[in-house]
Amino acid sequence: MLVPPSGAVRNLSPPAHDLSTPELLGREIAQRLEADIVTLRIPPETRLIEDDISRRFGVSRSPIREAMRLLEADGLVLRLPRRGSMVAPMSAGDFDAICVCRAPLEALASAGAARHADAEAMAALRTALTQMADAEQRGDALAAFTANVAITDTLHAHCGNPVLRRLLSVVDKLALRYRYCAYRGASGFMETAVAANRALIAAIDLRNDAEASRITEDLIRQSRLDTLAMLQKGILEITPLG
Amino acid sequence: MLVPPSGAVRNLSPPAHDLSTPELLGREIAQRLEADIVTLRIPPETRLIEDDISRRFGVSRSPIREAMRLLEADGLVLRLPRRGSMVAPMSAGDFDAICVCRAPLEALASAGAARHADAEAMAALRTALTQMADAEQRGDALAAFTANVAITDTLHAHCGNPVLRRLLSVVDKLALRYRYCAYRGASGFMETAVAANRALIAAIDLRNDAEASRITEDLIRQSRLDTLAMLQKGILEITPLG
DNA sequence: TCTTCGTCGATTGTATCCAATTTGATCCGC
DNA sequence: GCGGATCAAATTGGATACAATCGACGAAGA
Repeated sequence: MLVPPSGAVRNLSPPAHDLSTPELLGREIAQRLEADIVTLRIPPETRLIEDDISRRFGVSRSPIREAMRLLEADGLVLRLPRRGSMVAPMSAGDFDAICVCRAPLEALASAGAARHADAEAMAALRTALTQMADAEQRGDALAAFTANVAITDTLHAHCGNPVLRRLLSVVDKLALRYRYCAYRGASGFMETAVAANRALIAAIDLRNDAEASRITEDLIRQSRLDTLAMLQKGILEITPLG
Repeated sequence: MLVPPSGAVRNLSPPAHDLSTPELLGREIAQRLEADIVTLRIPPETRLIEDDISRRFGVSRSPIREAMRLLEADGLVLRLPRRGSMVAPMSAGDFDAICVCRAPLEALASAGAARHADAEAMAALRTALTQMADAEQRGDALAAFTANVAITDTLHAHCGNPVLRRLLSVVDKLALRYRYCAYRGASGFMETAVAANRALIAAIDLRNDAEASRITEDLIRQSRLDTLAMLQKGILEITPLG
């Protein structure tokens, strides 16, 4: 139980801690851990021992526990009552379940953004789209992924529905690891993603909410199929599950 | 500081604490507070001061903080960085946003339940439906509400999608206060709700997932309109917002 | 009288200490 | 040799103490 596949947690961040503006230690640490989890620097099923992490960040266990609870709320770590925490496993089934939920929610968000996006938001969308296309051209998967995340974040921020934003923040964090895999895994994937995002942003620009909704659902459905295929072909090195 | 509009927090649990099986204090306390928030015994916008609550439950602040974080994750309380927590406000706009998100998710859950529900689940659904109908007959709003919650909880538990369950647990907790209001507010509401739930359960029994999905969406759309009307007519005594 | 600054009380954030529980291993008996 | 009970180490949960921060109140100056 809770097999630490590799002392992975140790590989992140220099032993020191430069929490420059620790607005709140717990949030800060949660964000850092989240980034490491999403990019698989901390692989799924890694045990997270509070005392360990607290030493690594040079703080006490209190903010660590806060961070763990935040990550648990996001679904990125699992916490068993007195047995500790571990990074949530990944599986094809989990990804499928995420996509099923993401499809209608992201569609709602795109439709909302088509109705509510202002000039500033549109500018941000176009900028991110350009960055994504450029990254795709030069085959920079990480940059394309980052730009794509920026697009979806902007959409969520302007969907005009706070509850939807909250739900999307949950399901989207769950999806992030898989999206990261997809971008790293296959280059053909990026091409279609760029095209779909371009069409989506065009629809939003025209205030065509129905079209934006439709494109988004298609996009998620397609990326689901692609990513599942990749997962099954074993292209993505996800640690095998028990 | 701590404006108890009506010593509301004090009305729960005898001053002592009989946490009989405190599997985990934080969860236990979160559940109690959640129940009080949902039933408006702790009204919206009530400030929740950790030290206060800790004294009330006879425990230290540590588990209280855990509880607050859980409630924050559920969206029932708002936590500002160094300024404390308060019960999330209620508003017609918030309710509307909740319904928009609930509709597709509950529809997915009903469809999933139509595919996955076993005999035991069906029995639970029928039992709850009977209780709901009985409660409606004798005008017992609280019992009808409770039975309805049991129905939706059973549906969620058997939707076959863990991610969907997680999302529904979030949005449903947000919706719970408004649903409670709706049942207390108008009796005509209960009648249609019973009929719709009966049709829904029949569809699930027939494994007709499309029909179950459709009924659920209609049900939420209708209850949204009804509840909004009630809210606007001021029937429901929601504390006015700032 | 209005504005601004400083101080104080209230409350949360962080650190540390102790208790409870789980896990794994060792030892004994069969 | 194997299974079950017992004990020790590791780790989390809870309590308490201390520090940091925010908001309000009040005084001083323009």
